[in-house]
Amino acid sequence: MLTIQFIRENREKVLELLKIKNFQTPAIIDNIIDLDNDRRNLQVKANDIQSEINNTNKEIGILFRKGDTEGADRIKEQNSLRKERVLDLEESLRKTGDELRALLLQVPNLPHPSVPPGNGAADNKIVREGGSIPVPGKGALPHWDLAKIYGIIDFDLGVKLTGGGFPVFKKKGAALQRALIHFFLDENVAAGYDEILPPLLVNEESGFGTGQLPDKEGQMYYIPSDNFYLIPTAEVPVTNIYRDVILDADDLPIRNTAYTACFRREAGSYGKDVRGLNRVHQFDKVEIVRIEHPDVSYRALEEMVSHVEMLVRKLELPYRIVQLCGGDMSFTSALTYDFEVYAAAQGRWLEVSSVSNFESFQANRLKLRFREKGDKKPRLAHTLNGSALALPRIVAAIMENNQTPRGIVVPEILRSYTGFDIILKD
RNA sequence: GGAGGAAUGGCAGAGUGGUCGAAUGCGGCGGUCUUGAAAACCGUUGUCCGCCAACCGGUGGACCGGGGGUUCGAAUCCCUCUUCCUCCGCCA
Repeated sequence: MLTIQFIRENREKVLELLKIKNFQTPAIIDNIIDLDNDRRNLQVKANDIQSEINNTNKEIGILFRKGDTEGADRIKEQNSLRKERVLDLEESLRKTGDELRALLLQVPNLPHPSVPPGNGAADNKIVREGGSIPVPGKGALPHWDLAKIYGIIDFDLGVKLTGGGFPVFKKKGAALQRALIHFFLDENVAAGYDEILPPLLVNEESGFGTGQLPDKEGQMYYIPSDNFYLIPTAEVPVTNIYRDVILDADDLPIRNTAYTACFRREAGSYGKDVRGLNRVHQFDKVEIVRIEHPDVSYRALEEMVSHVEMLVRKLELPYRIVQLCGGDMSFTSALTYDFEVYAAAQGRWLEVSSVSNFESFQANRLKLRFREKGDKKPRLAHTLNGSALALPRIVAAIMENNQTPRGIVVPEILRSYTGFDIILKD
């Protein structure tokens, strides 16, 4: 959420930048400014009258002690009239505030000046590529076929147990998952991230704090009996650790990493995008989250990108880094880099990480602030996060790219974790 | 799941209807003293939304777990939710 103060003081700039994000209803901005003016006027009036009430209430106490009940009653009468007016004003104030807030929630984050305009994936900018795209051997199979042949992932069994999109990993498939999680966590911790193992269910406030609620409500699994949501990413619980917190500037940066299962309803997805591991309802992911001083948050973003790049390289996967255009970026992000790896048998790029700077957009919702030494006022911190990494598509790419007539070769770096260097047919 | 108790400022802990945003202690910050530090002493010490001045600052309102109510007036009384503690039951 943008702060009302910023919108008020930067109307032109806000309107300009929102164009890049393809924001469809710019009139909202002027509505917001108007409502804010109304709100402030109402507050001044209500506060003035309340002030009169507070002062005269003190007099009542004094009069009572003196025994002047008549004088006290006179003031009481006046105050009940004042009270009525205050209640009226407060009612309008509340209404105006609610409207204002509702509109404010509809305004996406402003893009960083470097964000290219555009409508979709086609307008994204390829920043860097690495590794060489493998030429699939004759008879190379997509990972869903390999999964069956090697008996390491059972999609049908998942359907039996739960439903589509809940794969069951078996034997060396399960071991590979475990190895990847362990490997990513080790690498992240070595890079200075503190490991967190958070709850997988969160309450409404948390969903709101990171921006999943209210707009992306339908994308999360919901448990009505307790009013909990299953997390779509570790970002939600980990970032919410810092909700309603005022940090010292010395505490920054804060770097956390967390492995969690992630749950996404993925309503509306279909077709080749959802085959096999390409898109599932439950998956494993290791996330990195940072809280940064606003002056250095973009340097932190670059660090995160380099870190994720290192992970992909260590896994020897062909990759490319893409800067998202305004139209493809998420509601909350100011700048996003996607990582894609190439899956040889499918012949397509699969997104495996998304690294974003949210600047103060999330922090404003979260009330996540920090105080500079000697400063009185706390300031909003910047939040960033990224996947390091999401497992399913990494697994898909490893399987497809590393298939040989003998079996699926485990990337060198993972072998100390798996304890085997090739997955053979049973 | 059942029965009781509790929730106050960074922490501890007073405050049971009216000058209470809240005593006191600790911690933090500033100062005196000191070559420096400690001790001692003095001062200061939250958050949010406004208004005026817009450099310092001044000023109004709100906030004592959340929400609602009683009252001219609530940290204080009532209702409700949440959380924590104790006891019982169940259990990985």
